[in-house]
Amino acid sequence: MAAYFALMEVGNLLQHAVEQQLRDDGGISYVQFQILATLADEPDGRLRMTDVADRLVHSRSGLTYQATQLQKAGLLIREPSADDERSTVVVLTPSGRDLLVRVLPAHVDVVRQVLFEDMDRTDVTVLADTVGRLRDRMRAAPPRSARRPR
Amino acid sequence: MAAYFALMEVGNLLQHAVEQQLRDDGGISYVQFQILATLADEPDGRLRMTDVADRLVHSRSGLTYQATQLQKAGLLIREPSADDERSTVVVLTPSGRDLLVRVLPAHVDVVRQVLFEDMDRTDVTVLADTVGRLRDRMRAAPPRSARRPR
DNA sequence: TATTGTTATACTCTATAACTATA
DNA sequence: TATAGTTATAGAGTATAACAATA
Repeated sequence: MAAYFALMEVGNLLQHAVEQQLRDDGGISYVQFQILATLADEPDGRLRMTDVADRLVHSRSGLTYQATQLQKAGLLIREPSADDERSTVVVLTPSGRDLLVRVLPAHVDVVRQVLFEDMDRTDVTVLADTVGRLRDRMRAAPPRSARRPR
Repeated sequence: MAAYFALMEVGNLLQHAVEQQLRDDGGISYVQFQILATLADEPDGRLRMTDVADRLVHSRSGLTYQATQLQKAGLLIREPSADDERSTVVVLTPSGRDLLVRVLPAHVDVVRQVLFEDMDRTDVTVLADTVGRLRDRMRAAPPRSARRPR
């Protein structure tokens, strides 16, 4: 339980710190940053709405809201899918990519300062390893958007 | 950065899981659980408002809101401080303590399932150690409520 | 019938600024 | 002058349920 409580507190403190940086430097929230970063991580910068929602543990309606905000800001566009006419594909725009590039250096700095300041290399390796395996396993759990209503 | 992203994702997934459990079993949010747990952690179950706000990285007005909710629910009371008449002290009620006791077993179960399922003892120890030191250092940073307005 | 996405809606929460009272 | 706490307010975000369109 000590590990759990510490993990939650560290996560929250870190989120507060990066949230402020992202707001100041890019005018976006952490969730919006996650959406952009998730898209940027794809080879072609495009994903289906539902796939984004699943990765970020969001309801689909919540993602629709955020996608609308990001589209208004010109950071992504939505277009119909070619293979499945029910689907909408979200595509990162050049501005969206620019914003990420512009915001990332300071973002990395904040993370370094807040999280890694006093950690040595082995600590970081161990943390990355442990927490990376955790994430992979947790991702395997049934996705959020697939949950049946009660 | 891999460690950072994984840490954030694990934290968010975990928070979603426990939040649902707390809502279902106790009718409280995670923040409210944190407030109650913070008080229960004190020998006499009492703390000043500002001290609670600092520990939980909250604005004071945000804590006022949550304290009002919890007081309405009968889980804590607020009373004037004896030594400093500016201060308000928050005190856990018996119902508040009962709720924690009632909610905690299932809470521990969720954490065990979601977080520790496939981790062996050394993994847990290492994680607790790393993340515990991190928290201690991050706590040493200047508190949230002390930030001067721009 | 199941899945994808949006909309309408209602609610929770958070922070900023202004204010009161005490140190 | 600084600190403790509250209030008023406004905004951001979230989810549930109902819906339309497609598989």
